[in-house]
Amino acid sequence: MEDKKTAGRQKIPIEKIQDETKRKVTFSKRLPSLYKNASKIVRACNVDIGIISSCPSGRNQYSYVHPTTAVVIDHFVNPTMELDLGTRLVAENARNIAIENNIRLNELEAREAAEKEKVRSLEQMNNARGKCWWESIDQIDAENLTTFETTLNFAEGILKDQLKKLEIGTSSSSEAPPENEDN
Amino acid sequence: MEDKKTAGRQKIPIEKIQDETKRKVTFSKRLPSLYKNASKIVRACNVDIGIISSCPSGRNQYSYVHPTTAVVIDHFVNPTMELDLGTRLVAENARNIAIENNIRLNELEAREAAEKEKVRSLEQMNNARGKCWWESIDQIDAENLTTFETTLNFAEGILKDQLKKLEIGTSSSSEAPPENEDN
DNA sequence: GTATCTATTTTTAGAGG
DNA sequence: GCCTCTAAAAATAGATA
Repeated sequence: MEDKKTAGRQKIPIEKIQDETKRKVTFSKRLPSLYKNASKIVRACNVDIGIISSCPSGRNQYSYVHPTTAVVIDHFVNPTMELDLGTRLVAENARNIAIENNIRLNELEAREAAEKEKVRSLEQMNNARGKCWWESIDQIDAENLTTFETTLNFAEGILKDQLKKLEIGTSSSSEAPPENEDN
Repeated sequence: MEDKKTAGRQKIPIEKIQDETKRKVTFSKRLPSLYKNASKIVRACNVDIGIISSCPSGRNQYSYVHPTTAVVIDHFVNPTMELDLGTRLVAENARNIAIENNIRLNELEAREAAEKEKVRSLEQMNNARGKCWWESIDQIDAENLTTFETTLNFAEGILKDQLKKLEIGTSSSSEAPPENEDN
């Protein structure tokens, strides 16, 4: 019936992408995805994970670390060395923050999903009736309307920002190594 | 008509899996998947990536590193320090091996996919005709039969082993840190 | 513990803002 | 460069061997 709007995900061979722009686009799409995946494993399986990556254009480094660099890297470099008390305390604190944040994160995700669904069904209503969105508002009860408007108008941006930061950064992720700020 | 054979992938909340067995099963399913994903980014985007992870049961470490530990970790720990000639040569060598292996890996994957398809269509034939598999052999020409049998009987195991090793280990992945062998 | 299977969820290539 | 959208590709929970 209708034309397909996009071709959907295409299958591409696993090999160096020759076009530099494409390669960078792919990288900046896939690396956050890798971090997100690692973050899920951390949260689900109660393990520590550290990821370090160069970026395709140069010597910058990106990283994702849970709970702290010291625990992941130092312990990898010298696994037999016991971590000192300070390091362990900092790590423990990072873990606790991560657990707290995980609860908040799931709440935020649920809220965002609910908002999306609300918007979606609102739009559907409008499409079905050929009305403008403000004409459909009376179809939502007062409480929901308040939530909807408030969130949509004032909170959505902040919500999203927080979400994104938490999603990856419960632990710690950066675009450059700690000691190095030149770009 | 027919009953569904499995429930398919289920949606599960992102939170610590309380059941220890489940947690370990999930971990051992998801970590290789993370490495595989990293490996794809390395191959497609021409970057270096290192991943270090603890395992849920104890202090063992798992890792995936491309091209070498030195490049990824040392450079992260001390990004301003220039790597010495030896380190750079070893890294360059590892990179070259990774490129060569990528070609082989893609060949192997293609072969494995072809074999799977052959088996699948063979089984389909059998199902359609209600025959045993050996009765269908005459439907394959001699050359293909040889390939099929040879591969199936003698090479498939080796093929798979190589595949698995290459898939992750083009660069280097391990279940324990280099210096530490106690288990 | 590991491997396979399948239905479902999740990711993502490509195109357009 | 970044975000959004869509449909197709890829990953994976649960069950089973």
